[in-house]
Amino acid sequence: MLSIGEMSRRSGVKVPTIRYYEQMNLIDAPERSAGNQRRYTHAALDRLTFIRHARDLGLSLEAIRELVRLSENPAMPHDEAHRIATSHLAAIRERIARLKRLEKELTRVEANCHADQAGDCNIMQVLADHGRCETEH
Amino acid sequence: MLSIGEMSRRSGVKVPTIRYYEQMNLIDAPERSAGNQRRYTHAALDRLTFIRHARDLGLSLEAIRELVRLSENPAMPHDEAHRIATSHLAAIRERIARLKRLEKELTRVEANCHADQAGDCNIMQVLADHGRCETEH
DNA sequence: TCAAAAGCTTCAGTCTCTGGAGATATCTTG
DNA sequence: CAAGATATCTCCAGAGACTGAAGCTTTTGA
Ligand SMILES: [Zn+2]
Ligand SMILES: [Zn+2]
Ligand SMILES: [Zn+2]
Ligand SMILES: [Zn+2]
Repeated sequence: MLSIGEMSRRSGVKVPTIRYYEQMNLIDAPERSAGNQRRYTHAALDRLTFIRHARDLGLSLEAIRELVRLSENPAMPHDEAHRIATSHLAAIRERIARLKRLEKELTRVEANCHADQAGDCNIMQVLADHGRCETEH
Repeated sequence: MLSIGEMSRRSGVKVPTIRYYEQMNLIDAPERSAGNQRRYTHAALDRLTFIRHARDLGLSLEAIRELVRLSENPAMPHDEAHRIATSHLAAIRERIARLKRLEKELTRVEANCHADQAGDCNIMQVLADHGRCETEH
């Protein structure tokens, strides 16, 4: 059996976060020692590692909750896993697109400033008036 | 003088958010009507519009707070505005880079699945084991 | 055996809002 | 001018995903 500190070291998830996941019902409440400390199985470590990796890939806890449920029923069709992955991918692509627009706009704005004072600074003027932007964002 | 609803309609910032900005000292507490309702000047509307646009460009309220301070002292050098813009740009570029790595990994993982059941689904297997990933992320 | 390390619970804070409850104010229409 | 509709007021809680501290108890290992 593993203590919560062991779990943390092996999974890379911080101790308070593990307790938080338990509270959010992402992981099962484990057994306790005689002195009320958490004692985990290796299966619980695998679960936590799975969650950690999914978080690293940017999935929400809500999405992970569904994936965890799926991973417990390996006989189920994997459609739902793909649905989750696809919609996450779409969200990522949207965020990339938005950030690229912002990057472009900000780069242009900054390059176009030849002022001495804040009052004439192109950045300040663009911020005050979206009409000076070249793109929507 | 403008009511808070007018301010909201004209700036696109929701009413509770305007009150929140006041609480966070991003905008000054306005005058009040006889019945204790907020009454704003057109200068306050300009300020709010500035904040809104900066938010749309992804700046944090902390960064905006500094920009607002700058915009009140138009005689100051604009170095600080550029420092803020540059560091924001760097953050945007980092986020783009990270999201692109995620996109690549997820696209590859999903395309490589030819399973029938969740137990064999490539997505689930990759999530369980980062060793199956091709990139760090 | 006894101190250090690790664990426990509970609460508060992060950031940027957003929404609701219940009371009051203002505006519109008859 | 009165009634009814709309807007606003304050205060509080919740979202997501944690993170940290306070103050106490348990476990570990020299
Ligand atoms: Zn400038
Ligand atoms: Zn703009
Ligand atoms: Zn699959
Ligand atoms: Zn990975």
